[in-house]
Amino acid sequence: MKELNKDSLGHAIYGRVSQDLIRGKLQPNQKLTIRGLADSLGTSSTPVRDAVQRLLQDNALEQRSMRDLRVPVLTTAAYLEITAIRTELEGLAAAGAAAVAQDKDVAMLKRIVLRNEEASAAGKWPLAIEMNQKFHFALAEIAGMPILLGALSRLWLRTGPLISGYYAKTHNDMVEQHHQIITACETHDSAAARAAMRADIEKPRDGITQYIQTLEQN
Amino acid sequence: MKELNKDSLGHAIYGRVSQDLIRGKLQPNQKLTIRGLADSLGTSSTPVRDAVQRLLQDNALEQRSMRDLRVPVLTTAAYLEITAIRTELEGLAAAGAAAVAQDKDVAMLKRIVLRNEEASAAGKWPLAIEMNQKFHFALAEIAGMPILLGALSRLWLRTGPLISGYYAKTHNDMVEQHHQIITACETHDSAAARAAMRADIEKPRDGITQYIQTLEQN
DNA sequence: TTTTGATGTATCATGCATCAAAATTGTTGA
DNA sequence: TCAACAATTTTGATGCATGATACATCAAAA
Repeated sequence: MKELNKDSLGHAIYGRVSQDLIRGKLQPNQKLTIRGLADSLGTSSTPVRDAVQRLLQDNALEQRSMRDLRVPVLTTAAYLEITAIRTELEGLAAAGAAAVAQDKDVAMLKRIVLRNEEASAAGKWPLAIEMNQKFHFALAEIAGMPILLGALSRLWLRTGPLISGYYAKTHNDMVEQHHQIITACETHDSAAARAAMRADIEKPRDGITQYIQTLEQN
Repeated sequence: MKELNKDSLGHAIYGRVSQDLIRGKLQPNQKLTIRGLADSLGTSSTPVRDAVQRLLQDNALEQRSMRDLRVPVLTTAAYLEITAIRTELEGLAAAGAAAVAQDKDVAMLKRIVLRNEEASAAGKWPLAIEMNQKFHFALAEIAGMPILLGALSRLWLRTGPLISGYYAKTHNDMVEQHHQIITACETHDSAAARAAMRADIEKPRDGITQYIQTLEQN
């Protein structure tokens, strides 16, 4: 494992585990132990406890029983609920971004989409997924809604392990609606941005629910 | 202080501090220390650390610098953003609840509103506020959206200290739109439920923003 | 099938080193 | 002499490590 340089050990460990969750290094249903993490990171259990408490708080980890800490498996119902919530939240963010977007904001969005397309073309799916997330988060930033951004982060963290597995299997397009959203930002058309965002979120829905079904088979 | 009986000490302390935040026992900008909490609760610092990590994670507390832990003050911008988010989220919950509400669900809602009105009539504002929150959360439960309920809890926790102060000063009606929402649940009219919820959230908005202004004066 | 024991892990208490801010002291200029 | 400011000490709280205790879990024995 690499070094942990950050504000505090606890925060560093939180960031590390979060990334592992999104990158797919930690699989759903995988069991973790505080001592195990502490040993593998070369620290004691205390800062790991801090990080785990935070991760438990946003349901990025779950403790099924007292000494059973693991990566939660997202049920179909949970995924659909998150999708419904994201539709509202990210629709609001997209509408807000379209209302206030400056030229530099649009330029940033275009840059992110470009890097997404490049990563997809090169088959670098983890990077493509990261750019996809960056695009969605950027809209909340442009809209000037940090609290919304925080809520979104937590939702994406919960779907992270699932999504990474899905796009690793089926290499789907992620940027189709992104161009529409950018156009809506340029023309300050909030309604169009909201509609495009809704479409973007709902597009992979059926595919992912089917993917969840296949996971539940084994 | 009372006893702490729960799953674990950390959870108990989290619940305790959350309640103090919502009940207004902890004022905005009030400084806290881990050791102080531990002493006043009769525990050591470790479980308090756990609770504080969780509270920091959902921004119910903030650490302005390394050794400066305090109750955050909600700016006008933050309050307005939370209101906008709640409009979307609770609108979704109300619509979902209206779609699937059974007789027993409607009965529960009516019971909550009744207790709210009784508390208001008796001048028991903390209880009235609690019933108001209970009503909003109940809709998410009826809609079968636990994840949305979790997101909502965090948002309410952030506005808690402010709201308790506001309603302690200006004793306003809280149930006006609640009756409309209940009617919408009875007739399974999702659109009406959503609209009534939106009105319910936006009604006190201007009063609260003014209240924030007065707080910033001193 | 029930009981018992071993093993591993979590929760919590405690102690120490560190570090930041407050308090105190010392210094300088008018 | 006094006020203002800089340097230094003191206070106090955190981050982290470590150790004690208790509790699940699982397997072996009764």
